Amino acid sequence: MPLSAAHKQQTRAKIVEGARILFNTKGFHETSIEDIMLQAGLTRGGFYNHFKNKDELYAEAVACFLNGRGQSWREEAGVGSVDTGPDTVQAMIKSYLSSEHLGDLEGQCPMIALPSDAARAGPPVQSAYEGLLRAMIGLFEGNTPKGPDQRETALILSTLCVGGMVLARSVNDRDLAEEIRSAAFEKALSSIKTDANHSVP
Amino acid sequence: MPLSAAHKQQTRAKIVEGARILFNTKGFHETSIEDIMLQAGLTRGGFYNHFKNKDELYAEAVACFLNGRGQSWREEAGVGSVDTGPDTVQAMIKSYLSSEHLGDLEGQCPMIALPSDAARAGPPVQSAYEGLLRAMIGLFEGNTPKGPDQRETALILSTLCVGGMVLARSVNDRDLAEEIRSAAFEKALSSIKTDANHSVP
DNA sequence: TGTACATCAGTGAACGCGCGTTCACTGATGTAC
DNA sequence: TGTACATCAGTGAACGCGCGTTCACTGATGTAC
Repeated sequence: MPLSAAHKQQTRAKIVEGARILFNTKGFHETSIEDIMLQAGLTRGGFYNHFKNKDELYAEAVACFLNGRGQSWREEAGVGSVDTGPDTVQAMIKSYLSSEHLGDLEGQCPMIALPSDAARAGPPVQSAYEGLLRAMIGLFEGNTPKGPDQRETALILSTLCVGGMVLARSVNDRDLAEEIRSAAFEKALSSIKTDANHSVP
Repeated sequence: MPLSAAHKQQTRAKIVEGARILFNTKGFHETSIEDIMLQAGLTRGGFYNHFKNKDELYAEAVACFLNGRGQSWREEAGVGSVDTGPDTVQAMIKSYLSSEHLGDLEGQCPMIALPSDAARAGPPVQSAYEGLLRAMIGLFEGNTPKGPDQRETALILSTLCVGGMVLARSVNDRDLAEEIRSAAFEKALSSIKTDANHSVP
């Protein structure tokens, strides 16, 4: 055998991670395969030893985020453990709708960075993207006090988190962006409180 | 003189209107200048008699929406008249977060169609986009009952409207999309009621 | 232990295509006389 | 009213560039004997 399989997997992971950052900062169309490979310390041609095409890589990059930060969200949220609840939801909101996240182009959630690309992308990208959103909704839903509004609240929190950040990102004016983020943040927090009261009347 | 100035303006308007629809349905990068000119019944080369480049056209297309449907929003909202108020806000929400708007790729608001393109576009596009958002926020703010939360409510309503639609659009699953739209819709409606109660205690 | 060999990740030149943009030209329009 | 002319919206061929993708090749690696 030539090089170890672990080595190949490691290279692949390096490409995916670099690509995720480039897609996040520069956008999908503005990032070329050469950019991605140079970022990983390789040359253009080797790309196709690892991926079928650019779309497949993008899908993988989204999945990479889900298994990276997404995973740490799940751990923070204590999925699987018993003491989950509104506190973890509050922590997620505080993290997602933070000023830091708004300024963190590299590390941000791909749902914020590339919503319109995802909306028009091919099936693999679509399903990766949808998986990420479902994970978020599931996390919110699983940690919201039981009640009839549980699902709706999870959907609203997701909308405020992702939608608020997308909107804030789309304007040039820093003050307006911050105003939007802050408003979404406050509303999200008050939504879990309101709905908690609702479910324990 | 050759052809009338009015004729040129008419052609220009036809290009902009067609481009707006193409950008909305296919996306910015996926729409070529040839596509746009053919749509207007012209040929590629003539484009530069009307626009400096593709970016300028995109900015114009956003502005075109603002002066088209955006204008009719303002009229519906009765800007300038005295009897404005929560009813018109409610009407705007009902229209923006409707199933029809979710399905209307051609006629939809550009903020839904191309948020990530706008976030990375040049200054003319940015400012056109920002103008549209400010118009929406202004309309909500101007028709919300006076109170300390007036501005915040307008920002939240904008986030729910645009963010909810962006999120719904980004998933393939129709049911989930509809669920998101519907949740945002209900939340937006309840937000104006809640805040109205707040301001008239 | 040492040597010949097979594998395949990575290289970098080349291909082909599409697209934004340019440009010399055309021909319909409206004006000047 | 009629004719010569100037203008310029629109044409379509051509250019140039970047990018996704292909491909023949290389050379480091690990195995076989």
